[in-house]
Formats: sequence, C-alpha cells, structure tokens
Amino acid sequence: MDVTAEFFDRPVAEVAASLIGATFLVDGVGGVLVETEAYDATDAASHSFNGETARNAAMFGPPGTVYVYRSYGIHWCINFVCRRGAAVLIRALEPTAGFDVMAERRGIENRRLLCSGPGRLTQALGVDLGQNGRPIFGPPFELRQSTSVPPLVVGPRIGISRNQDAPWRFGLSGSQFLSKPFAREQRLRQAAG
DNA sequence: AAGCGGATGTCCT
DNA sequence: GGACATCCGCTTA
Repeated sequence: MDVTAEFFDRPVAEVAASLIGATFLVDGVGGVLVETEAYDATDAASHSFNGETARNAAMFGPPGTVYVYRSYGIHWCINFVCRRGAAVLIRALEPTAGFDVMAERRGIENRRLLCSGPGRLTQALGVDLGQNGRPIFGPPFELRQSTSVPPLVVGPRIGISRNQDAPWRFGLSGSQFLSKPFAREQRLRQAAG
C-alpha cells in the first residue's frame, strides 16, 4: 500500500522506525529501506535546529515533502519531511529494482555497496537538488509500506557532532545492506506502525 | 583499523 | 574570510 500524508504526521522517530521494510523507488529504481535516522527541530544535530533558512526550507514544508541537501560538498542526501522541522534521513536500502542502472551510476557491481550509505543511495537512485521540495506522493517517487513488521535495531546516529547519544538511528536487524553494523544490545522491541 | 583528501555550499564573524 | 558539514573511497598498516 502506498504511504499517505497521515503516515508522516507522527513523531519523527516513530516514522523513521516504520519506514524500515518499506519499498522506495525513484523512476522505478530502488529497493527496501534498511536504515533511517530521525531529526527534529528540538535536536541540536538537525539542520532545522536554528530555524528556517534557504537551504533547509523544505524541512518546514508539509508532511511528505522531500528534503535534499549537499553533504561535505560532494554527496547528496535525501530526507522525508514529517511534522514541521522534522525529517527522516534515508541512509541505506537493499536494492531490488533497477540493478543495472544503479551499477552504471555508481560505477560498481557489488550489490552490497550500491546503496549502503546516504551518499551512495542518492547516487544510485539519481537523486539530486532537482527533487528538493517535491512531494513523495507521486512520480518520480514510489513509497510502499511493508506488509509485515520487520525486526528492528536502534542506536546512535552516524556522522554527527552534536547530540551524539540520542538513539535515533533505526535499522533492519541482520541486514547486509547497512552503512555500518549496529551493536547487538541495541535491539529494539517495537510494535509497529 | 585508522587516516585523509576530495570539493562546495551555507552560515557566521 | 573561515569553519565545518546527516560522506566516500583510497591509502597505509
């Protein structure tokens, strides 16, 4: 079933957890989400923490807005906006559709490395600033909820300098397609969404 | 395992 | 003018 606006109108950590197992495609290319992170406006690590600017304006759009930004001057990263100033960073997926296109864009064949990281994922799916501010509910995007509740793991987020201990990174337990492994004791008992 | 260069936009002083 | 960023791939051990 396609994800609706109501799906994103919830606390951002809940949305981030619920996205694990969902299928995300851009022009038919993508796969199953296995790693996400939650950011909101009360969080010092979030781009929205110091208020709205030209760069982060999409984070203040309606639930379901796509927020794309450039990371380290080199990579693009994609987020799905939830409530105002809150968004889920899409960090990794398991490729299931468009392997040849992804391999061509990435310049590699190794399926495990195609989308295992936020910069790799956008490169493989052809995401850039052109998608910033657009709604997720329509072409070129497809976002379908998982029919089952997958086993989740949770832990601290990657690559941030502030609020490093907040456990707002979510992953599919045992996945081979994560950007980095999760520590074992951080397994999450989650009734779903 | 750990270090580092790449390359650029954003925001602050 | 400058610090630093939701990272990646390559190099050295």
